[in-house]
Amino acid sequence: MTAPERSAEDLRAAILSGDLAEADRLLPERVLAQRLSVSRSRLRGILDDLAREGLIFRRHGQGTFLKPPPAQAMGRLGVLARRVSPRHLMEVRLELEPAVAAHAAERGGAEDKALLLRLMEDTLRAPDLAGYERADDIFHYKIAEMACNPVFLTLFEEIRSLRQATDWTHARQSALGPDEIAENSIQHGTIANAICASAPAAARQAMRRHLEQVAASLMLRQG
Amino acid sequence: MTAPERSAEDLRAAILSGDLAEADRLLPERVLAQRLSVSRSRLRGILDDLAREGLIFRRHGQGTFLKPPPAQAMGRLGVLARRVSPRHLMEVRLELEPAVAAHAAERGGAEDKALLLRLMEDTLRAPDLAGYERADDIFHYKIAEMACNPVFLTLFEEIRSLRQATDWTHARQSALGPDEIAENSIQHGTIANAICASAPAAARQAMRRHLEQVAASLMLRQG
DNA sequence: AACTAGACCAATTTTGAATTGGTTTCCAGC
DNA sequence: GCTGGAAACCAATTCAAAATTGGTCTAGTT
Repeated sequence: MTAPERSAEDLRAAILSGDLAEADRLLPERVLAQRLSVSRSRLRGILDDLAREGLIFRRHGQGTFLKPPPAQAMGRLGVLARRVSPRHLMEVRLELEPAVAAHAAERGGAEDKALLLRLMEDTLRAPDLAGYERADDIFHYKIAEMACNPVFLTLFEEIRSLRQATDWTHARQSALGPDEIAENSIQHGTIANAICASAPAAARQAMRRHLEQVAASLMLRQG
Repeated sequence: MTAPERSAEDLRAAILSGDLAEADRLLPERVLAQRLSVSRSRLRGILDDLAREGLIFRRHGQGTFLKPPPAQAMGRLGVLARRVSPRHLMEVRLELEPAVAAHAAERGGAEDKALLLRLMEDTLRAPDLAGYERADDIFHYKIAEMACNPVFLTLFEEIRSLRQATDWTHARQSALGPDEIAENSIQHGTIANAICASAPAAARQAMRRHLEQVAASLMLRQG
């Protein structure tokens, strides 16, 4: 495998395989270029394509990621993670994300809507639990992007990072059942359709119901 | 005035006068103690009282303030302030604060409710515009505290700091008219009453209407 | 008992170096 | 002349260590 790979398809596959990443974060561009025996210019061209297709996520001083990147400067939230309960987080999500979905329905562009539908289908095609959770994560993140409001997006990212941080301490007790995944996927479809139909009220309600079910699952699982 | 003041009342007055503060932030306790010729212990005792009464605000590594303190570690939001429009901010407030008011109505304690009513009356008694804006600020902050959810409170503080940061760049065009202040005060009363009556839906609606008027005033003032 | 003085702890900010994506420049080779 | 690679440089972020500041404890003094 020391022989350099050349074709663009090979490069895309190598990047998306995850072998050149550490915890969903790709190696720095300079290292990656050397590792793949390509110039940085060409590598960046391919990364641009992947980012346009929504397959990778880049942020300036932070890196390139296979999932939406973590919130920046977790100064306050880092210490918050200790004293925040899943209940607190769910309360906020239950208010924030339906509002974000409504705004996404109002302002989302045609391109983004097409991409959102594709991402929704990705959650259906997910082969295993890890793949489903990744697709689900990207789906929700895309909705937050479509709201076209940097404040909403920043708040969403902070909540998302905080959730992952607390999930870490609370020992990762997700373990969704297949029936729950099926139900979630149906709701994802309802949400995506409402947004693509530019129906803010419907999108808001669909997202609220979705999160209410997620909350119910969590409560069941931990009293 | 080099003679030391001794009585507790004199000390309280000196602290609240603002002469020993810089931009709503009091001098460090050590300096303040020396300036007032008291021991730090006694000063802290008085500061404790003032904080309990809601007249000053303290935060560990940050300082002691005459108004609610700024959000901590404005990492992302600091750079956001440049590209965020008042419209973006208002959209978020319009979703967040009604939700916060609803939760405050659900969970607020009896003591906090009494204090909230007193703070509402303070907005009525405000002598000038600056005094009114300060009282208004404290009133809204108290509601966010009463929601008893550290995540909601943190988000609220970030939005509040972001608003002040953008107001700074956008050249402070507040200039509320007396009739607007009167209308706002009536709405504050409605909000406070709903919260004190433990009526979440009413509190949510009252806060939404209040913010809708604030938004309308802003739009009028800047197109 | 109340107050003072001082040392020490804990949370936050601040500062500067290091990291990383983004951009420009220059140059070889066709 | 144009394309693509290489290097330098720019800009945004992270990281780590020092400085700042409120919080706590102990001992001593009146």
